[in-house]
Amino acid sequence: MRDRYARTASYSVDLVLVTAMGNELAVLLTRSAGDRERWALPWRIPQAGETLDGGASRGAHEALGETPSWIEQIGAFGDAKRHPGDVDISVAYVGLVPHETASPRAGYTWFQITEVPPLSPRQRAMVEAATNTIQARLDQAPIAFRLLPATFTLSELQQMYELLLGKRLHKASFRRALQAAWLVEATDEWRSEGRGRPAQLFRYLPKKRRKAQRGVRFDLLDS
Amino acid sequence: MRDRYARTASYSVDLVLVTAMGNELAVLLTRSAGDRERWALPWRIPQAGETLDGGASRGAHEALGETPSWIEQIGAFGDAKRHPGDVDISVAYVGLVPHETASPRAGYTWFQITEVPPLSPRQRAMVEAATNTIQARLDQAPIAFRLLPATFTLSELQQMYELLLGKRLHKASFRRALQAAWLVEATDEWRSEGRGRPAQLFRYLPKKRRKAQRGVRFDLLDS
DNA sequence: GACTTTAGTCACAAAAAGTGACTAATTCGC
DNA sequence: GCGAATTAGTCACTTTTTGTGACTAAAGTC
Repeated sequence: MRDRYARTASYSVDLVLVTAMGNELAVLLTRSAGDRERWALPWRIPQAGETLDGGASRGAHEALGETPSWIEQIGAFGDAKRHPGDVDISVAYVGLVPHETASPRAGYTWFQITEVPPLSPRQRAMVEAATNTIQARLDQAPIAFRLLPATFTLSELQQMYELLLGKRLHKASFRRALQAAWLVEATDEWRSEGRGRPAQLFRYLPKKRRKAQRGVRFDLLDS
Repeated sequence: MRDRYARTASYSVDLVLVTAMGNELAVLLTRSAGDRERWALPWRIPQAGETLDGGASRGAHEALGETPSWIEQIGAFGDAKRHPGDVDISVAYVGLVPHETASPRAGYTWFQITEVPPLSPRQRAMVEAATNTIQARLDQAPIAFRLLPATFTLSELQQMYELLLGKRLHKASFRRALQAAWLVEATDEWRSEGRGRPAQLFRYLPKKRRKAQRGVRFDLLDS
């Protein structure tokens, strides 16, 4: 099994492509190459001379038909024994796309993150690491904005943060923090969503601002 | 060059072992295997059946004679072309040891982080990623505590945070935050350090506490 | 036109962080 | 022995940030 192919490389690049579908995150899966009954994360063996990041972008493009609006390496995984490609280690990337504009290629399907079918242990660890990375980077990278279309209402943005954080936020607090961060710019468009007052549309457009000058934080997670 | 050895694996595990020497961080280097004039991070080719984390711990033990008090994977590096071991990709780990008890094996030397000699581009990127990881995890992992001996004074702890953060902290604020975090326990020992009032010794001993219940944070770094 | 629904803002309360000044316990110089 | 210097440890007040309920605005529904 392990030597079925002449192996030019003993590692793969695996992709955790994430979108927000309705009220939950979703992950892109495809049928496993070895066992068509099983599902797997999209993955590929990088070509000679290809960088890791380049291979990841290319793989994402092959699966999605577009390059994710944000992509980042999660790390290398080698603990679990089985991988669909039978490689020694796998370098995982997480990528984000807005659901509205993403149209996966044939053979690729979005799965709600709570309903992901059984994967190899290694790929299961990647999906979990991806959600951890997303949560951890939520306030350092434009995660939420990359899961939304180019323009959005502040309520949509708040709902996205509530989805990612897994908790409700107070409207006034949310908007005050957003204003202080200079991350969005109002457009002159408004959207009427059925009943209620129409909402103004905003776009992501970070502006320079003085660095937050905080003291120490001891935010160790409860052990 | 590339095929000089029969390659059982095309990846290496590289180690950024960090300690606090005097008023600066230091990194452990050794003479490069290929070119004895150059310095390199400690690295090794994992043995068959070995996990990534296991290989990293083992490599650290070989270089230091002890296992780091904290170790974490930084990521996989493959962009830069040259690596001392001539492997395709390298998985980097950062490990911390208190300087007081660390005694590197023969052939390994601590270099102040500002005076690191020229490394391969890939390993240079690892050192930089390691310092970024350290800063980023400073308030989620017991970084500072792992660079100090088992017992320490609060002034020493504050100096360590000042070193890691690169800025001065106010004594009262620091201690208030520390108290709120329930991370240290007082011992009944005191240490007299030349002049001045003796300081009480503390040990790292995190206690359960209610989860910090913050709202949103938009801490995007200045772009 | 009254009622409901969603957007957007305000003002006050509560909590957290910044800061200077104080007391305590030691060594040093004389 | 005693005052000055030095480091530890704490307090109390100010300023900033965050939590929160209630308000006004603009649409649809009946």
